[in-house]
Amino acid sequence: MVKRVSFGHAPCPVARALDVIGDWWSLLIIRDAFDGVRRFSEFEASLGIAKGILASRLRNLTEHGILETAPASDRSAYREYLLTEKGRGLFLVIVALRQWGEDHLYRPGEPRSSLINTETNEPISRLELRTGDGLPLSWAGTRVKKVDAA
Amino acid sequence: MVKRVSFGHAPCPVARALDVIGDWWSLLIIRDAFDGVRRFSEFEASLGIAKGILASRLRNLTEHGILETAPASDRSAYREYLLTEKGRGLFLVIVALRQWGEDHLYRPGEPRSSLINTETNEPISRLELRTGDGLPLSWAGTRVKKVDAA
DNA sequence: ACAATCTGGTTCTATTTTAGAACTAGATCT
DNA sequence: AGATCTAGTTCTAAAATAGAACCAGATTGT
Repeated sequence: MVKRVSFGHAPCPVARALDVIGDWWSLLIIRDAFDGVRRFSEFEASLGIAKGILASRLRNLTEHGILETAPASDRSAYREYLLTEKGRGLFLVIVALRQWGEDHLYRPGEPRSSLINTETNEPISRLELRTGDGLPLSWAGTRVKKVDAA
Repeated sequence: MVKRVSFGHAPCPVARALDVIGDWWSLLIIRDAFDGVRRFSEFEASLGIAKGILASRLRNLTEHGILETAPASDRSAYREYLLTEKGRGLFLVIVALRQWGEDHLYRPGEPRSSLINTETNEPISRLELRTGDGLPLSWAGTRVKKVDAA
């Protein structure tokens, strides 16, 4: 056995996505980044992650163009990690995970964080998949078409 | 160091979700299940996963109520693994990952599978987050409210 | 200006997880 | 009945993770 199995060239976009961000920590780092966390030590404190793991994950996410480094906004000599456009594209992945977690992973009354519309201060509405006509579409109304050229 | 860090009691639903399905294989198993894969040997062949890992993942997903076993539909003595309602709730997580992968992980013209509306045979439309008024809502219009009771 | 502390790492070791091969009991096919 | 298939378990080697220790450069306090 060589290294971990790679899905980097799979024809399935889900597999490719998981090849990049499918480990235990990456999506939590990205969640924190959406939440305004920028500096190495902030990620470390927020996540309780070992420094070595954090360094390797930040490196990987940066290499994949999900994070980029920039001079720190407080004009110190340090750098900070920011989401790129590609990284911000993961917002709905985080939202979908959040809504599923809220639905299935809490006992009634257990405290939890929630995602709020800044304008209204109301919890955001549910993600939904819709047809071209705006009708709700569940997994049962879909299928995977094996492979085709883009 | 003891075991892998656990987020099973985190106040953040994203962390709890990743504690259950945040490894390299679980979401691929679930993707296959959405795609109609049911039997141990089918998952094994489809994923190229080691038997031991597959067995432990199926056990974990079953313990968490995402999969359940049922007598095989072909009336053999074997069992099959089916998504529960909780498991089907992960559909939008898969869709979000798929759309992000399609957007950012392929070079032009590279072959890929795609998700089709069974009725129309057209690719499904994009997931979007909307306000109560039906207006598009991006991550910039949201914030995480720390903790509250449900 | 100098010492103390903070930041963002790297390195080291122990433990855990993963990959893959070999093996197995029971079910099914011929 | 014998061969093969199914759904695993067990074994070993390699890789990843956790945590502690260490370190150079930046910053802060005096």
